[in-house]
Amino acid sequence: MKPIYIDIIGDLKKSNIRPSIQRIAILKYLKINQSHPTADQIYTHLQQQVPTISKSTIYNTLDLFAESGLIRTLSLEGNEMRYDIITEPHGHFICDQCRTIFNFSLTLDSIKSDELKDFKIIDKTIYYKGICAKCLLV
Amino acid sequence: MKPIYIDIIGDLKKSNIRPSIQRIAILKYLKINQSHPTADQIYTHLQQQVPTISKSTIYNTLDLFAESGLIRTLSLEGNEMRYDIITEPHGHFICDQCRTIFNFSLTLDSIKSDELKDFKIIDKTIYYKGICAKCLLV
DNA sequence: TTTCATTTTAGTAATCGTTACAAATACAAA
DNA sequence: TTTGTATTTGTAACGATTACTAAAATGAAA
Ligand SMILES: [Mn+2]
Ligand SMILES: [Mn+2]
Ligand SMILES: [Zn+2]
Ligand SMILES: [Zn+2]
Repeated sequence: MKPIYIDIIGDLKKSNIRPSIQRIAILKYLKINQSHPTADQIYTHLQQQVPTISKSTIYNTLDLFAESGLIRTLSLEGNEMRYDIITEPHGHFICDQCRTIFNFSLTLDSIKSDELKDFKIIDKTIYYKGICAKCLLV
Repeated sequence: MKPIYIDIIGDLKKSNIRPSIQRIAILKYLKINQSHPTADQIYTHLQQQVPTISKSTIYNTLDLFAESGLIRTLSLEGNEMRYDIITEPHGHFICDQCRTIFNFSLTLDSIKSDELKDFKIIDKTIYYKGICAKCLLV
């Protein structure tokens, strides 16, 4: 179990983002619960700590973080956007039963296609769907 | 240029789907314009041929086709779902400028991860974002 | 052909995630 | 303090999709 060292305010300042109560709470939540949450999940959880927080602030802040490269956005299903604190390239596995989103490492270079040789690739998204190990046991 | 042989009614019957005017029109559109259209794009185009067609029918039919495996749904961007007549596994490249969605072939086996060895993988999605060759020239 | 049950379609309202906007609040420099 | 700017909040609006119901089409039986 790798410990997570957290310097929320430092990270925000490094990205030239003023560390407001709300921004600290949202980034902290993302760092501690590395669970690809939706905006609504973040909102619901933070209402206990910051009762006045609004949905607008959640969206504004997540957009700001994404633009600054602090987080990544995931559009894995049709409906809700998900937010990932891990910005290094990695794949995702979504369990059709428990809906959990797992990370998995991958060597992106292995997926090559000479059909795209004249294309400028900026970003790669890889995700699988299926049944996770835990759900397979039931 | 590989010719496209089309037997819309036959394909529908093979999937046990009754070939109504609307269903034929939608499947025909998808087969001829292999362009990953949105539901709205299909709707707009078909209004000329089948003026009474409704959005509900577009959605119902696309859902039916997807469940029957006649088409695949793509959720590449946050907002609109896209529909793909090509059901064989392949990757997608979305140009950030012209928004065109390109297909590219890939050998999915190359993306392996032993972290998922106990997971049942049902479906894989791979897509890239960037700038296409044409837009790079401008 | 008529009848009748079933399937399919159309139209509209409702839902849900997200965005836009304007007013209120917090912050920081002068 | 005063003043300007950044941030937050709350609400309205938006857009894609879904839910629902009535109407129309279909197809089999009588
Ligand atoms: Mn992740
Ligand atoms: Mn495709
Ligand atoms: Zn599971
Ligand atoms: Zn392009």
